[in-house]
Amino acid sequence: MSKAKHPGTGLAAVAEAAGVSKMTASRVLRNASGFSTETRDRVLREVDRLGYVPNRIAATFRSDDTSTLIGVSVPRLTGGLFGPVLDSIDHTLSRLGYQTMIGSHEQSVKTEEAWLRAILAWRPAGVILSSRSHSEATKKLLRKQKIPVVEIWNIDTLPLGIAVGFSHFDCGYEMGQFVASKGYRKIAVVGAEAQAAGMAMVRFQGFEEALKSAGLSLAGSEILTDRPGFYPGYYGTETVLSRVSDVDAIYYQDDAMAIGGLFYCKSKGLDVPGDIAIAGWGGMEVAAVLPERLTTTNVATEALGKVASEALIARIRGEPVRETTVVETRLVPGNTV
Amino acid sequence: MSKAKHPGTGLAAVAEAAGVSKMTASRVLRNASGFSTETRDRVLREVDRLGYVPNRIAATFRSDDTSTLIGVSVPRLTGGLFGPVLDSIDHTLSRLGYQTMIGSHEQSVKTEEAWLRAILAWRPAGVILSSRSHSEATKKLLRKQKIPVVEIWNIDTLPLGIAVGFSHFDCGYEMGQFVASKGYRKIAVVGAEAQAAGMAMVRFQGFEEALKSAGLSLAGSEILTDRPGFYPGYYGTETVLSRVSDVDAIYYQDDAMAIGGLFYCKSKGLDVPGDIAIAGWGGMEVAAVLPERLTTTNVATEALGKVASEALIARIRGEPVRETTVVETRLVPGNTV
DNA sequence: ATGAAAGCGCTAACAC
DNA sequence: GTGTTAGCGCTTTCAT
Repeated sequence: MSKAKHPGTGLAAVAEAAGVSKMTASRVLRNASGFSTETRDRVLREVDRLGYVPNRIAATFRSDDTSTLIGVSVPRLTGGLFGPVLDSIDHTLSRLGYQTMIGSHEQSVKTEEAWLRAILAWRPAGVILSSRSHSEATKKLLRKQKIPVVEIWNIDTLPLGIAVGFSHFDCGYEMGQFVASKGYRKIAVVGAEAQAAGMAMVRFQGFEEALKSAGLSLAGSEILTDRPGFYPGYYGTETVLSRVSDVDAIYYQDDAMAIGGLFYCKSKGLDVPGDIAIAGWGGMEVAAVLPERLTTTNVATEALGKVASEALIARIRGEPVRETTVVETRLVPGNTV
Repeated sequence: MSKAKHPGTGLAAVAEAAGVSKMTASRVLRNASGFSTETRDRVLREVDRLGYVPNRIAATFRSDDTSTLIGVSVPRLTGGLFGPVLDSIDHTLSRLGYQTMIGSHEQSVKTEEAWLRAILAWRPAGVILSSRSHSEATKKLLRKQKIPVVEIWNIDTLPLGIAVGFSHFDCGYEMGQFVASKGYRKIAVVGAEAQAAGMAMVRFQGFEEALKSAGLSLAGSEILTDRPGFYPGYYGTETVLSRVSDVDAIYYQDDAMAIGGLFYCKSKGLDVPGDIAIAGWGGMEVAAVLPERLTTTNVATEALGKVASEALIARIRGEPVRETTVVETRLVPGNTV
């Protein structure tokens, strides 16, 4: 490779063309102080004329507290509530001048660890994580690198740094109380977990706890080895109804599954909520396609992403940040319970 | 800042601990040749013991053809077909050892340009773009940086580099032929564009062209200033039916809008497809919630992301790559047309 | 307000 | 199989 990889391409070329030193050009570009208005104009004109693209690799290398890279890890990008959250994170971070490096860990702490290693090699300014738990190696890496961490999605577990989320247990508990209060007595849950247990299991625990408080117990539980979605909801409902007789209410892992269950019930001629009640979770956009209003719990996904991003940047900038922020979830009674 | 930013943290520390030179340690870590088995073991033991995290910033800086950063720009992360595509891209790239830096441009060439500037400063190994058009500055930047580019989503426009996608015009044309062949005569289109025109308008053009070939013309067209989704579909249908009498078929921008339209028609007591036919586009997962099988065009989103990623990496590695790859779209007749 | 020199952590090139 | 040297493009530090 030649000595100068991109001849006439760097800051030196701009500086020379503008008749100043690299240092002065650098100051202008970083909007630091220490240059006259005419110097600035001259430099910026050359930047434009030469099509200079700053090299953040070199800049970050020189002083690694200027990184504007943020690693964001989510279970997956599509199919759940993480899409809107990620969208919100990306918008907020990009507005604040940061770049997002995503990774999807598919509920595997090992995948998350591998991703984190790759990301840390880029010396990010901070990371946003969203798995329920982390490997020991992951925690050690984060501690060692002293990197700001925001954990999103749940606040039930002990946070590594800042936590922005809500209690999945409480979501389940609240729905359990609600369903029990409506007089249902033979109540089941239907979910789907492709890999390790996610937060849905915590919601189910909260749900069951509420039933117990109401003197009831869970009449059935069907957790498929699959990703949550319409079809697992459909078939999970079929299974649980064939195994347990007279089930009069089902709480689903999320709205997509609840919709699948709703269609199964209707296809069997069951009246909802007359014969059987259906409750979902998440307030997913897909529920809007129903003529029924699905009873569910709305999650403020956009606020979650925004608050998490802003908290991380504040921490990076050394501003005071609340350790834990709870974002809103709200049980929305529809006409399916 | 102190001289050594992270004392005992770099390659030098590992090398010293292992009793070799930095160079040898570097060779071991990059799995290059030129070290004995026992040297390797000794180095790796120290890497592990010291919790060494390689610094890709420095490595990429030294020789910027080793970058493993890929910039990926999409209109948005959620709400359309780009979620699955992005998911597929991220999986494929991460499997190949690359990191994804996303950006969403919201159909604005200016936003895309700003994102590109920020991303190019990181000297990515390549970029994947997905807007319909680009600003002149964007094209100039890409040319100047000589960076491998893959454009996804459409192949109707002249590509900057490699193109992986399909013809939206043909999608529309095919559906136009299909609807006309079923005997419908008063046919409208309903869409939604929040910002600049996206590819949906091209599908509508193809659709209209097919109608003309069948001796028909478009009876109505309603393009809302909104993002496509259930509600715009619902209200767009209401509007077009109130403006134009006896419409007997509607082609929608996507499945989400078609579902909204379907619910509007059913709420008004219209028989589908007896009184009015409904055709969507995209083969979106949300259509699975319907008892009807929506007539639509399936898009191979996963293949699209995979092929695009692999083509980009092949180009980066200097392997031969086809300039244009067409991924499958397939008209799937349901029972709504 | 401006510039000169040093050096961030790593790896290409070359020597041994 | 291993080590030495030089330098990537910036920014920090210190001088003027």
